[in-house]
Amino acid sequence: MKKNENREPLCDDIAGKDCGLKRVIDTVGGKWKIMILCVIDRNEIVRYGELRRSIHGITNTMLANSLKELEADGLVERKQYDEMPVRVEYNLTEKTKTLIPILLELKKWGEGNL
Amino acid sequence: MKKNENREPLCDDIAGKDCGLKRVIDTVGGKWKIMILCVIDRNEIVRYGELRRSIHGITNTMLANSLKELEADGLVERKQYDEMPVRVEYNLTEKTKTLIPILLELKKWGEGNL
DNA sequence: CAGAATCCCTCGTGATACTG
DNA sequence: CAGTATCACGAGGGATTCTG
Repeated sequence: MKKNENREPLCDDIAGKDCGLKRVIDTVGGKWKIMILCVIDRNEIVRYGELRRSIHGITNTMLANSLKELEADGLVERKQYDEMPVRVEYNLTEKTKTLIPILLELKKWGEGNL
Repeated sequence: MKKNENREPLCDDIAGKDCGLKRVIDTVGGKWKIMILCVIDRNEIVRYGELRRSIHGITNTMLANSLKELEADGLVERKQYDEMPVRVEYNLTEKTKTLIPILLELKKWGEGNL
């Protein structure tokens, strides 16, 4: 069993939760979050109803839950305008914009290798 | 609603299955696969029993299932030596080695932003 | 040693209806 | 318009036992 000690390890803690990689997979994993990020990324600012119509098959339950988690994790921002009727807009945070290029690499890799 | 048309889109198909990004998330997602890849990456060649002992909490069911899926997706290779007792070794495939640097970027991003 | 088989259960996901 | 509230289901995950 040869060791790879001169390389940076993929995961320091085999247990899981403290691994940055696992944290990313957990926060953007699930059935809809990537798609939600996709739609917001393309339009910069998107309203709730637009998201629901853009993502085929998603329900209110899942869209609302996913958005709340993405907001709690600091990946999207929610802005509410108390007009009548109410208007709510979502956009990516700055840190999410630095994540996008990495996701694009992953996407290319997936297209070439899966 | 402003368009981001001069940027490469994160996901071309909102529906999901054909998006390279979603394919990657699906194949390395789940509870254990990242950890399995981590252990193989660090040791280059790992036996089944070593994997089970290295990954705290994993059961035979999950380890065997995950390895089978990773092998079916072409991410790990299985080599069986018909000695007595049987010896089985796992290693990363070449294409997985090109995935590792991207995962390392993701890991760094997660450490800095989650 | 390296799994397979079986049974079991949690929880992510979903359908439907309702509200400020 | 932008969500909540319930209830329900099925798949992913897990404990235990068994085998070539």
